[in-house]
Amino acid sequence: MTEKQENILKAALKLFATQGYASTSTRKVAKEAGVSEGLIFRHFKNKEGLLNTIREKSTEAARLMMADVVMSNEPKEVIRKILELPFCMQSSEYEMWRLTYALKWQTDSYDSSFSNPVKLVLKDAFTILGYKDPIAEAELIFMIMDGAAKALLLHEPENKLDILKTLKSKYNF
Amino acid sequence: MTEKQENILKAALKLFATQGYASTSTRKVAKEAGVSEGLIFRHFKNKEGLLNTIREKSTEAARLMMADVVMSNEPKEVIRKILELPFCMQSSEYEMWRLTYALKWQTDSYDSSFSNPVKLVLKDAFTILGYKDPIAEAELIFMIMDGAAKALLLHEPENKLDILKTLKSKYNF
DNA sequence: TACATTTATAAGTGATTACTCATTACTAAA
DNA sequence: TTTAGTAATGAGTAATCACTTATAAATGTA
Repeated sequence: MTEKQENILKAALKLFATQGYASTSTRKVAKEAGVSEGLIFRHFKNKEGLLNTIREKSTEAARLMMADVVMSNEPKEVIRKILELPFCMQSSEYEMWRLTYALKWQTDSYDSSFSNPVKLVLKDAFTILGYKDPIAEAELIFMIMDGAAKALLLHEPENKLDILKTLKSKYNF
Repeated sequence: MTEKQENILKAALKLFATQGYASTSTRKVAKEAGVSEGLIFRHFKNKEGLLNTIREKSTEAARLMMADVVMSNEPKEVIRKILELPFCMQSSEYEMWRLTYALKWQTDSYDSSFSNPVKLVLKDAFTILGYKDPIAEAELIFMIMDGAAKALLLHEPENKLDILKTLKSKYNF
């Protein structure tokens, strides 16, 4: 991965995340990256290839986060970690997450490849803790995670720690 | 509002919601609506005008839903109605909501014009009910609403009523 | 140095874009 | 029926799109 390649990826992530994939031209990406437009196609084949390279990186980052949650032994710890996840997003990762979430509304392919394993672990955790409907509880947690991520990425409330505390109280933390 | 105008709006809503605004050409809209491309510009000035007309309709629909919630007297009823809101979306309205939510990730202008009044009412409700941090509670409810809407619009879980029941139990319903 | 391979550019390509405009079809009042 | 005004069309337009290609610069190897 040369320096120019990384410049292209960085520029593309920035522009895709802020202006949207479809309305970002490869010309804009090249200009932002400070390279010729042709270089994008040499290194990433086409515009979609550029997006896919970014997506693979994002998917790997998400997988790592989820893996840490799944590895917990205590059921309560699983739930706590999941709840904290969106509130722990680093601002340096905001562009990546913003693009990831925005793309979910564009491509209709719902990818459950690494949300399903986490849902299973959550279901087990809620079962052990004696919750009435563990499957619904697991689904609900994911809804809340997505809602929290959206709020934090799009308008960053100033009282995010209070909100996290309030959320945790619903699960008796 | 002539029949052809409504055809254009209907076609545009469908395509914008499923393929995204930027990647839907006015040519496609005209074809889907069964009219000439020029007619779009005669009636709606430009592509953005077409989008704005759709958005005004959506905003009005959202305002009506929110108004009903705000008019409730009982604090518990306010909270119950808000929680039920995303789960009561009619499938005939899915395209409209899908477009509304998708656009939030494209334009960075966060519109709080009709979420703020509802947050105020929610804050009052939680205050009356003796919750510790009513402001955070109000913010949290909005996060959950957004998360639920996203889940229902993008992959429609089959146990949505169970999820609603589980969610309500967090607020002692 | 000489050669081979890779990296990068700049100037293209045809296709598609949002949008315009001259012309025609339609509708309703006089 | 004539006239006027609006609805609708279809063939444009310049600009921009993703992408190609011929050529040059850089790099490593002998």
